[in-house]
Amino acid sequence: MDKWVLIDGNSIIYRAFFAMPPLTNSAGLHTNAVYGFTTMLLKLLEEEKPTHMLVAFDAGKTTFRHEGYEDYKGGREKTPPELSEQFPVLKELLRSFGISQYELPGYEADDIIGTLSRLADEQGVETVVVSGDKDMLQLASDHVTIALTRKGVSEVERYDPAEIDAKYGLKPLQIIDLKGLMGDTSDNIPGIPGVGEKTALKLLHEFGSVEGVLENAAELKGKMKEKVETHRDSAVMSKKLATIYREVPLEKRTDELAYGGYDAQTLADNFRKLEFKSLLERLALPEAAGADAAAVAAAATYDVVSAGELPAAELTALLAASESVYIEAIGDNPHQARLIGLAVAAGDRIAVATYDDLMDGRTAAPLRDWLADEQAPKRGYDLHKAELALGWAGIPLCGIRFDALLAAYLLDPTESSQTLAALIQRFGLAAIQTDEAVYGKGARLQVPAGEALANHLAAKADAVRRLVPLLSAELGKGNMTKLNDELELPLAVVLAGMEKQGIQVNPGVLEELGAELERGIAQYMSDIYSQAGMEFNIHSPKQLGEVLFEKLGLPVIKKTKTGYSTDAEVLEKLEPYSEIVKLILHYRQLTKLQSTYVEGLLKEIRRDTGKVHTYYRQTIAATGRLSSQFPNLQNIPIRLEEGRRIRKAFVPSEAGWSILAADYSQIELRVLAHISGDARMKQAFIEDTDIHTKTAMDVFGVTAENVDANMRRQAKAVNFGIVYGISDFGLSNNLGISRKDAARFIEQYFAVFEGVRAYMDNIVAQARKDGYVTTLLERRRYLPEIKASNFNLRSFAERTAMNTPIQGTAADIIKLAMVKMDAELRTRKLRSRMLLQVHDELVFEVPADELELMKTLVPDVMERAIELDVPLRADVSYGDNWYEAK
DNA sequence: AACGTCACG
DNA sequence: ACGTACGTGACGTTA
Repeated sequence: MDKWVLIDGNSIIYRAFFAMPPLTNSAGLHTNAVYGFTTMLLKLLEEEKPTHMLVAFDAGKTTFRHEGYEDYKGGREKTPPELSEQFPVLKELLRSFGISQYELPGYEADDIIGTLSRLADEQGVETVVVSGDKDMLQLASDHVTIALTRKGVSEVERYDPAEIDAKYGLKPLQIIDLKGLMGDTSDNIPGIPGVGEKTALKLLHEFGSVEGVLENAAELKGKMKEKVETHRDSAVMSKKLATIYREVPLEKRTDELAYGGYDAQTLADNFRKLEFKSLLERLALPEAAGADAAAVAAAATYDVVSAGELPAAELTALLAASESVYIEAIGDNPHQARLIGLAVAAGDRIAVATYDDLMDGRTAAPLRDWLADEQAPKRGYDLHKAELALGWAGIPLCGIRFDALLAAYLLDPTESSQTLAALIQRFGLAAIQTDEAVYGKGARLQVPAGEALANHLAAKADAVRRLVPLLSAELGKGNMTKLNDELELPLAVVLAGMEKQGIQVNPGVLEELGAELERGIAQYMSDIYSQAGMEFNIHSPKQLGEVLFEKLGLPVIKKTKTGYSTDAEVLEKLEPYSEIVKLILHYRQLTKLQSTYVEGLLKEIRRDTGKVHTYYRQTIAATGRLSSQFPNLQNIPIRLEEGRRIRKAFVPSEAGWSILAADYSQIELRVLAHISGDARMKQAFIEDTDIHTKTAMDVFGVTAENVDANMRRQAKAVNFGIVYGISDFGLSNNLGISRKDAARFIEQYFAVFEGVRAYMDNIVAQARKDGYVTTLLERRRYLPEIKASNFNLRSFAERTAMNTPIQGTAADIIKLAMVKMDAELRTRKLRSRMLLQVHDELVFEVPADELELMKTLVPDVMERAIELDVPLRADVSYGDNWYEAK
């Protein structure tokens, strides 16, 4: 049985372009649309297993459609150059896939596909037409199904005549009439102005076709009648334009469409050129042209020596002359990572030490002495993780002077892959093998012995050595040397100290809470089942959706890409309809606490010490914030009392000590006042007034006494919106008001806070000009999408341009405070310990005799971390546990 | 592995 | 007309 797949090339490449984030290979060639197209192709090949395949393209600028209507597809934005350059790339890639392609001057891709699908119908060949264009639905028949892209490109929705009927109540050919009536702005097809999809469908259900509507125009009433009569010609012409021409004189025989599979070598070459690594892997194609270990080693210009085989004096000399070090620890959680060994590069020699070399024998002492020597500089990669992995093996690491991972993060904090192999590629250096290639992954993780391991570690140390000067130079160009040397690098050491210290968690408190939750959960579960009249998995959004929206018939508020949405926002709207909704909300609340915070946290407690040791990641957040993992201690509940009780489990690790917490008050808005220079906002903070109340006063034009709770709440939401990069849509959603009202609010706000408005305008303009935004300490974030022609991408980038300097500067400030606080604790020889950071809050454990001092020292250091045009304020509290420190 | 959901600032 | 508030991580389900 033959199976044809016909692809509307232009439509799909456009979709792919706008759906995918920007992507370039190291030569600067844009590849995102080709990438998206390719993922879709692979999925089609896999799912459809076509015997024949064709990608049709539009040829040239004008088609027969322009003869009757010059403005056809007029007013379209020009194809962005980032996309145009991908057409030839795609065509070449299709050739290496062995997929036929076709274009014919004067015709569009739809006409070619229309003609082929007619042939398919005549011959009874099962066919799938793939496009992003709804017009294609007119081609659906018993043999031809239409696959329309949904979000993105690889997701498609299939339509046969029955589904079109179900969705629109139309026969496939009536899609043309639909277009004739409603038009299509993207193709500049006018239709009947004022008639949208709803009206058009209503008319068609009644009269069947454009002609039917026109004939019966007399039956229509009022405005509608007028509209139809004045635009008769437009409707007829629009219908004609929307009609796919199915008699194209094809110069291609259908047997030329036969698909016989791709040639792995050619395809692999092409993928490599485009740097589609994940696709190489997906098709199990060789990653580098002949990139076996031998080829990689051949590029090496160094000698690998085993530390154990080196005479003691030589080893010491090599360490003293070290230019770079690579310390290997396998595992995501550095507190549990398996220490593998290290490699030190000096001149053209690289010494490799295994785990055993580090742990005992002749080499252990000199290696450990060197690692612990503050005066012996270490330039490495991810030394924060290394410090922890070594630390748990009882080996201190000191003298950290440069970290390639940190530097790479500062240079581009949004880059998803900061692995050494990726970095090397970005800087055009000779490739090294990926960790996955050497160690495998998942269940097949296997660390090779002997030479293979030594070579890999050596290659990494060599990679670091070559990267250090390049990264340093780039940091210099970006004015980030100081940020790197004086903030991020010292902070990495401070963080490692906090993480090693850990925080005591009382399992008894959690277990008791867990037992209580268990009872509540069981009760809610049985109540939910009886309300539903059946048992089902409440955790499954799919099953829950079926129960709520099909069995119980509640109204559908929102859909996700896979089905009904059942999130809290939706459920709150459904509360009036059924009692089950509230039960589900409570059930969700309790199970969240139970699984994530009671059970999850209990699992992370070290049996021997009773502590949890989070891992702060310094190179993840695009704004410069930290993130926290294993466990995440930056999202412990606080907003609701039930969850807040979790904090009672976080206690001091020594008897008689206290937990002390200090948090910045309104740090982001203070930062905004500073960087925008808005006089009114600065004044508010200088006078230390309640900023939300002050905002309400100014926006609503009332005195302090006349600001009611609701006004303050709205002002607060506006302030949040300002920090996030405001939009009327976002604010209206948040406040549950109309978009118009939200827009009015924003306008009123900007009328008062003129400096803030100027800042928002300027920062977006600056991002457009420079391609990036910066924080007060010169942290940088690139925003390539600020120039996107796609509205969504561009708007997102604009909001990010507004938000990142604010959130990022706040992150800079608390990081500064942490480094300074750590220094204070040391120089004053205090026993108090800094344990946690939660974005605007620092948590300490403090012995009784230091409590009085710390109560003033911590906020002092935080408030003086940096001098702004407005004062910073930090509030302190303390107690027997984190809950009490409020 | 991706998705939906929900915890935090 | 388009459809999102900014930044994260963990869990359970489903494919």
